[in-house]
Formats: sequence, C-alpha cells, structure tokens
Amino acid sequence: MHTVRDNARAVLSFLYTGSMNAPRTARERARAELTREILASARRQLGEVGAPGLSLRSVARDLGMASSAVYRYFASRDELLTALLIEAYNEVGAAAERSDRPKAVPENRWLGVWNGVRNWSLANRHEYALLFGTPVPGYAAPHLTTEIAARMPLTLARIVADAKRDGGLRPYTGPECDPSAIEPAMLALLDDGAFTVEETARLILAWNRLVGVIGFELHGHLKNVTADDAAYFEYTARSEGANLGLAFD
Amino acid sequence: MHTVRDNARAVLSFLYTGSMNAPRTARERARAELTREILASARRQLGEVGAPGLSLRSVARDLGMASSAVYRYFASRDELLTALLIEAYNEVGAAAERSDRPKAVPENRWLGVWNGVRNWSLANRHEYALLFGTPVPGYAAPHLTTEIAARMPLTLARIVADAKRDGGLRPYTGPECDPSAIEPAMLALLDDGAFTVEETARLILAWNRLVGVIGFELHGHLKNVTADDAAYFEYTARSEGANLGLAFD
DNA sequence: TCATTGTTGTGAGCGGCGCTCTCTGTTGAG
DNA sequence: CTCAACAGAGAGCGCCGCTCACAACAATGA
Repeated sequence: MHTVRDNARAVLSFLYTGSMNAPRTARERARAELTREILASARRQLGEVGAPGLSLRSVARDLGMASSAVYRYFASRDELLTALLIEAYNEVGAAAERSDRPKAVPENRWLGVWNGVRNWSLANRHEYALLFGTPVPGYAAPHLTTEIAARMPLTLARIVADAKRDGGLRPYTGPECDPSAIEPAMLALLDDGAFTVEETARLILAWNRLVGVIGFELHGHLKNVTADDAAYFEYTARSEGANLGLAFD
Repeated sequence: MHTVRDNARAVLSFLYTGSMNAPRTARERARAELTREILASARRQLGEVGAPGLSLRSVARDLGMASSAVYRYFASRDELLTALLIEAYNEVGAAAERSDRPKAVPENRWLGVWNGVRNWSLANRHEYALLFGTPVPGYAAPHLTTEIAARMPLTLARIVADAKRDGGLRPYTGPECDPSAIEPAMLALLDDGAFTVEETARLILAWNRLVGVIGFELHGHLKNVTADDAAYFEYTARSEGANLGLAFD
C-alpha cells in the first residue's frame, strides 16, 4: 500500500508515462480522479493569473473542498507547481514534435519547429514563464524534469541530424567553441553521438536562442524595438539555422 | 509643494538623474534620507531572498518602523519594486559602460562588455531576474525605464559603430532581416542613424542573445549541458560578434 | 463478520502578507 | 500664531500557505 507521501511521485510518474498503476479500489479511483481535477483547476488558474497568482486555496474553492484537503494530494504549493511544470514541459515538447514535418526539407522543418514552439509560447505565456522564466522554489526532481525538458531541443537536433545524414549540411563558418565547454554526456544524448562537439555547441546555442528570443517577445523587451515580431522571429530562426549549416540563402 | 503622491516620481527622478531638488526643510531632508534607507534595505533583501520574497513589512521591521509608515514613501510594493528595477537597470548599464575599454580593438571591447554584463548578472542574480525574468505586476513608467534600459545595449552598439567608422567591420554574411521587422525609431536611437537596417537587426539580436544566454546559465538550464559556463559564454559572444562583422577568426 | 488500520475531508487556527483607515503629534508656511 | 499638510502608530480586513485534532469512512485480515 502506498502512503499519502508517495502520491507526489505517483503524480509525476503519471504525467511522465501517461498512465498510472491501474486503480484497484474505489478509493484509489477517487484519488486519481481528484488528483486530475486539482491539476486541471490549477492549470486553468495558471493560465489566467500566472504562477504567482495561483493559490492552493482558490483551487480548493474551485473544487468546493476545504483548502486543507488539497494537502492530501499535494504536499505543498511548490509541489503543485512542479506538477504543472512537468505538464508544461511535456506540452511544449509535444508542440515541437507536432510541428515537425519529417518529409519536408530541413530548412522548412527548422522554421516549422521554431514557429511551433513560438506559437505554443504565445498561447501559453504563463506556462512558458514557469519553464523559462525566473525559477521560484527548489523545484522538481531534476532527473525527471531534465529528461522531459529534452524533448523540445531533441526535436531540433533531429532535424539537423537528418540534414547531416543526407548531406544537406554546409560546413559551418565563424568562431568555434572550445570543446571542453560542452558536457561530454551531451554528445551521447544527442542522437547517440551523431554530432561533433562543434555541432553540439551550435545546437545548444540554437536551443538557447530560441527560448531567449521568445522570452524577449513575451516579456515586452521588443516593444518599440521591433515592428513585426513574427518577422523578427523568423529572421532569428534563419540566422540560427544558417549557423548550423542549414541552407538559408 | 509636492504632496505624498508625487513622491514616487521624485524617487524615480532621483534614481535617474542622481540628484534631487535640494531638500530645504528638515522635513524634506528626513524624507529623502528615509527614502534612501528604505530603498537600501529593500535592495539588501532583494539580493538575499529575491523579488518574490521581498516584503514591505520586513523592510519596515528592518528599519524599526510601523509597516503602514512605509506607505508614506512608496504607495505599494510594486512601486518599491519598480524603484529597485530602475536602480538595477542603471547598474547593469553602468557595469557595461565600465567594462568597455574604448582604446582596445573592437573584438576585445566586445568581449569585455559581454563579460562585464555577465559578471554583474552572476553577482546580482535576483536583480537580473527582476530585469529580464518573468515580469510580475503592471510595473513602471515605461517611457522612463526604456530610456534607462537602453544604456546597456547602447554600449554594445557603440563598439560596433566605432568599428564601422574605422573600417574594421567585415561585410556581414548569412540570412538577412526583413527591414519592416525593425521599428524605424530604433534606427534613429542607435547612434543617430549610424547603422543600416540589417546592422540594427543584428545588434538587436546580439543584445537579445546576450541576455538570453545569461538567463540560461542563471536559471540552471545549462546544468549537465555545458561543462564550462564561462567558455560557453565567450563562445556565444564571439559567435554574436562575428555575426555583426567583428573579426573573430 | 467485525474490529482494526490507514485514508479522507473538515474546521479552527497560526503567523505572515499587502493594504487601508483613523488617530495623534509635529512641522513649516503664511 | 494659526492652520493645513505631513509623518508615524496601531488596529484591522481579507488574503495566503500550512498544521493539527477530530470525525467519517473504506479496505483488510482474523
């Protein structure tokens, strides 16, 4: 029998794997149901008022239960936010994968995924902030989240790997990265060592910049700076793709 | 005579210009003094616990006064944070300017300013978060803050402008930006039209990426990704400088 | 079958928060 | 000297996260 304390882990596992150990008793079914409802309500509120405004008490009110009862399901507000964080990581990863069209030419795939991530972020700005904005608490089990967080950047890597395999990658130009700057484990993670250190560095840079430029747009730093955010974003995408050797002009 | 309500504007003006209308009466002197003390205490707490943890009540406790008294000086917590925001904008701008060595070659100036901004950010991570992390409230008088916020990017622009004047700028390569993506007013702002639209776009990109890569490092997204953050950062700086035509390899 | 055991929900309560209001004493301008 | 503007104190409102004791209840094993 699992105790209440184990629940958090169970929820994370649920979010990660998409399924839970099948609930055997009525109580377990009710528990799974209510856990989902709490998450759904929290997610709704996150979308409306953002992470700072999300309160456990208001979730409880929304569900017509005592605020203290919610603590049977999530040990703290941070734990609830962590669950939402994982959910959001999965969503942006899914959005990236969904907007990849493996049959298109690499350049169009690249733009498609960049735009897919941007569109998700514009439609879910509070979720984006949760992922890439200022971190608030101690937060989630790092090992679990990093695995999920990799989904989006791996989608980018796959495009470049395919281009490389098909000979569609130009030799890169410009300054090169000190190889010792990159964590060796990253090389293995990225498509089982399909990339050189230099390519890996540029991939990291591209991922980094994709997130960065969206943040600038979302946080208003481009106000009075750019006139057409979508065009500026596409320019960023092309610039970054070219840096990796994709054939933009 | 100014009323209490005017104080906020006075504080902002004080932070911006570095001086205030000379206090004539003892009361005005005391007011200026206490305002500074409140800001100093708030700044101290910001550095320790970050913006979410900063509370007006604890500032009041720190200064040995009733919490309600603080409201004579700052109309709300947001207004206090706004003052800190402006202070931080000025600081990072000053750090950028201080780390520029106008007599050095453009490439070294470029690296110097990038590192200067990074070092300030590492030493003031909560302040960085206030500037470039998730925005929380409605926040400051935009017109005032944008003027101050421009200090740091303008330092970058100056280096490139000097290089261009001295003929040290290579013709740029790679994808170009749709000119209509850039706000025309930006062209005038940047050294009175010293730059082409394309150069302006690349400057914006560089500024954007400088902030972005620091955010990634500060927020832990580079953990298990890079092995040497400083080396990776310098790589970013060189890559960005080369994109603007600076002679990095 | 039934007592035992762990789980679930409640409501009261703690300390903290931002913020408001009223009241008192004080300062400075006319 | 008068009087309006100001500064500070303290009580209080409605939130918040979180804890705890308690009662209702469901699963389980003797």
